[in-house]
Amino acid sequence: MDDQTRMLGLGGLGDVGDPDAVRKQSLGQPQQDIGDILQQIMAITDESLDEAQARKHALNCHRMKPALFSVLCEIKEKTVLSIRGVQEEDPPDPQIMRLDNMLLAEGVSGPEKGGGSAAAAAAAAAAGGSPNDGSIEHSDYRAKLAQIRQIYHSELEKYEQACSEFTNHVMNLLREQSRTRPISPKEIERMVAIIHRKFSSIQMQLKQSTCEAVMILRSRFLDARRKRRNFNKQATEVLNEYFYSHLSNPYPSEEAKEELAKKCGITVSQVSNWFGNKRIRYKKNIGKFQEEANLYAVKTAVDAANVSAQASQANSPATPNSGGYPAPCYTPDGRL
DNA sequence: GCGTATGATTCATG
DNA sequence: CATGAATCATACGC
Repeated sequence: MDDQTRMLGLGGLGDVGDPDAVRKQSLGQPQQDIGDILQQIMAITDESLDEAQARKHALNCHRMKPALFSVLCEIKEKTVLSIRGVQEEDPPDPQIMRLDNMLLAEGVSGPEKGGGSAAAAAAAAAAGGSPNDGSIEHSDYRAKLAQIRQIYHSELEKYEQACSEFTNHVMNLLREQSRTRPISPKEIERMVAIIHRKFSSIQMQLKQSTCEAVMILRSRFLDARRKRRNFNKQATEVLNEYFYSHLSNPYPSEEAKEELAKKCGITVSQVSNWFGNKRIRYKKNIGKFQEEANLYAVKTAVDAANVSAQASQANSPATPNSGGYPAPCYTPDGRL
């Protein structure tokens, strides 16, 4: 029953009472006529289903119907839509803009390869670490990112498709219904906007979770920096040689660090790390490093001896030892 | 598995 | 900003 009234757009017509408008629309029809029609419409709810159907049909065929419809549309526009109009403004959501920017920056939503590799390269640069396993992590990261990217795009497409499908469906429905109840094109437009808003909020969730996934991936990738990989033997040898031969002042200059880095195939900051760790650990437990110290002292001495022998010069290498760091005690077989 | 070694990170300091 | 100190987290050798 209630359906009938709603079908005729009478749901919220308690305040229809604008006789002037109706009169103007009726183009000189007697007001009595309008009153009759309204009376009939209102009475439909009290009739049986069959009676109501018949009445509806009769009213639909009434010559006044188009005029009445347009009036009802107008009234609806003024009341319902104006109420809704208050909450109409939707400024470009800062949240979604942030998400969009981030997805773009991470290379998830941008152009195919460029963004992705750029982000990965940036991450790799941030990692600033060993170039050997860097490529492995790099490709791993890229693969994961591509996966996220693919899911994101397929989901997005799905949403978009669903949105347009649903919009079409609703629009068709409303258009169809507009034959039986007063629906203005503006209202349809508004409904479409509402649907789009709803879908974009779903999209935002997708974007948000994608962002989260990227962040997790990224943090895991950056954490990989901590995945310690020992320097190769030759590198530690070079570093130790320098350290023990400069035990009095084991603070390599920037140039020295660069050279050491180049020799060892590591970065300058890794050299700094190494020396930082070495100094503190050496100082903390000199005894433990005694053996090592002697070993390298011998080694450098031998090297120096070789060099001087090659140069056929007898000046013994100066063992630089006079600084804050305690000297190793040389064992007899060290022969020094 | 466990203890130690070791590279990296963090935080305070000057 | 370089360094020291503490700490984290993994690698490595047993």
